Amino acid sequence: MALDLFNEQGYDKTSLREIAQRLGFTKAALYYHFERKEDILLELHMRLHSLIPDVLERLELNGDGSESAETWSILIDHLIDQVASNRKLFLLHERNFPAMQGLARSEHHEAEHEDLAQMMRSFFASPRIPLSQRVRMASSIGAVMSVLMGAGEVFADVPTAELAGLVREAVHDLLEPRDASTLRPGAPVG
Amino acid sequence: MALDLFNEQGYDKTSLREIAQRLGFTKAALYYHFERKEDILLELHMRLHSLIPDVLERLELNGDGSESAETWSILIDHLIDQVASNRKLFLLHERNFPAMQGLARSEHHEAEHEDLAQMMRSFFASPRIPLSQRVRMASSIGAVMSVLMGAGEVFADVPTAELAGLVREAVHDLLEPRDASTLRPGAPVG
DNA sequence: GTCTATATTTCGATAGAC
DNA sequence: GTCTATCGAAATATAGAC
Repeated sequence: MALDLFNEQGYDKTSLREIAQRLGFTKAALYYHFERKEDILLELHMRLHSLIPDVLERLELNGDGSESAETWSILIDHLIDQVASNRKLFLLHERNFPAMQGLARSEHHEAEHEDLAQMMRSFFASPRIPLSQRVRMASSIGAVMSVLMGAGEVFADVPTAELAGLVREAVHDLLEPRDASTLRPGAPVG
Repeated sequence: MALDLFNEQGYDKTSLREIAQRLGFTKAALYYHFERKEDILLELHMRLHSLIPDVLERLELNGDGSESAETWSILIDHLIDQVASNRKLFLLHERNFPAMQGLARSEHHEAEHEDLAQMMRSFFASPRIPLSQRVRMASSIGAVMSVLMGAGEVFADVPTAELAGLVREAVHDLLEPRDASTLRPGAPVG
């Protein structure tokens, strides 16, 4: 599988010959299925892209940001499940950032490549939600990725489900500040 | 600067010709300063490596893990400062994982390349500290990286110092669980 | 669909003059 | 220390038979 090779050696250092060999046939046969090497990466990218629902758009709907905190909580839980069960696909993106970025810039795949990261960026940029809370949201993503991605190496002996549960708890504490009163006046405290 | 090019396009897609051009001379001149292309990457790697003190070894010292929580807190604060003031160097590692990994495997640089990630791995693997707490420690690293790395794009308009402060607060809440009694019996709660 | 060539290009690295 | 010129290797991609 190309996915494994890309994760082990990186996209650039993986030749079509290697991919073909692992698949059981020769390099030339690959060109029957994919027009360019880039297209193999694109196929993998779209596979991940299709996993992420349009929950993000819900975050954009409310102008005051009142509901965003709870919506985000749902979103991050979805993310944890997805990362846990599609670790390799997420790993591909994290370990091959330059290659994925090159995909977006490619003259081919212009329209097809609607980027998730782009939506994230504009969301985090808008001042609808207090900055401190946006930082915590961004932190939660990093926390989930860091733990669940490194799972194969760092927490190799821990079952994925248990790990996912622990990150969920941790992220929950991260998302709800100690003195919640400063952020959501009237909310129950500790 | 090679560092910028590596961060923009990735190590593999950056040719020596490009690097030389940005530096003002030709490709061949580079070979007077570096024997191999790999050595340019190594130089950058060592630059980051020298920033990280041997605080990690302190974490290994106590067998019960009692002090680890506080030591970790210090460690993560150091990390926040370092990432904030050396963003590009950390970015290089995050965005060029396969290339950095190849560095470690290279026949040259065998002894010179003592890896930081290796130490982290063995630390997180040992059951001296409760798993839930180790997950929170790993989460804190991911959180710091996620926010401070993406700073250039996501939180572009926020001063780095302010951003660092906000992550520090967030990570602090992450590191001290809501019901601390389960982890550190006798510790003051709330 | 998969094969055996082969074309084409790019890149890392070297040789040797200045 | 930097140059021009070139080598050799490896990779993407194509042509055409089966």
